[in-house]
Amino acid sequence: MPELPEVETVKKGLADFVVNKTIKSVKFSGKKLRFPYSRKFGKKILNKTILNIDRRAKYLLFYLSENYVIIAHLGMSGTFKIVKGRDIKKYKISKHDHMILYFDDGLLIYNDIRRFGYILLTANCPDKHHLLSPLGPEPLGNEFNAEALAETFKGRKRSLKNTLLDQKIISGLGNIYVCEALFRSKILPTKFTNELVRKNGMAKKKLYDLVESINEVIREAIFFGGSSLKDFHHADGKLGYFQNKFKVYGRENESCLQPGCKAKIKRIKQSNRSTFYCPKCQK
DNA sequence: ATCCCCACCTGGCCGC
DNA sequence: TGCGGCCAGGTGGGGA
Repeated sequence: MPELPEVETVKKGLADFVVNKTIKSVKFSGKKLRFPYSRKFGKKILNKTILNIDRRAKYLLFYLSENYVIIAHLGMSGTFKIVKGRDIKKYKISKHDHMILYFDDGLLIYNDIRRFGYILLTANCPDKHHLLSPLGPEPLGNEFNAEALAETFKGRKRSLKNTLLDQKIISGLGNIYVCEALFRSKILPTKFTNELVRKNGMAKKKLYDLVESINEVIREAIFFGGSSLKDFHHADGKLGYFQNKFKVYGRENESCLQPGCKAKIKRIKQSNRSTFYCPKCQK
């Protein structure tokens, strides 16, 4: 589910409350997430203090005292929730609450209906963890730019849609924001990567447009608190707003929102996942 | 090396 | 109301 803007939103929602809190107790549902918890997970984090929360791509990183780091991925349906004040006593654990951290004055709960997410414990530099080390650049970072992408794209014949979903090439994008970015840059999702690169290996203008659109859509989505579909909400239960800004995602057979365009948004399958685009605006 | 496909899950919705 | 089928924001791992 959650793509970079949603994970960023979760991070911001958690930071104020959980940073500097000490974990006094831990409870697990006992159900297996995508990866089972390491043995002694609960014991190891007991009495550790959360020093900071960060995000890398779609991962949340909880930096604890004594160099422990919790790596959390929300998969498709994972959410974090905070319970505090008088709500603590009346909180009823739901069957999809898989991990609960108890602080003196609150709870941090990981809930995940589909259990595609996972929570791991590592030490020191999480960037070196085998799940994080292959990740490509952040879309809002300096290393993500048209010339660097051209280097990766040249000579490779793979659809742009699938390539942009590949976390090794650029990290943090998912199905929604790839569709939206391609619409904004007026590029067909079925176009091949090498079509955006000149013979001399330099980026074509369209590739600059694409980079710009990715940047823009991610910034805007973060600004609006991400997109709330189905089960996604902020740590405080509030909803994001960006779903109201979708131009193509989830709009099959609806009219293109580009002024003057009368085309209907199409849905196709690429690698068995839905792609939405305007057949007239995107070339 | 590169790319595609499956599997992992629950639940909501639609048509019969 | 029930059942089958399809859909969903992701991705590691195995096979082509």
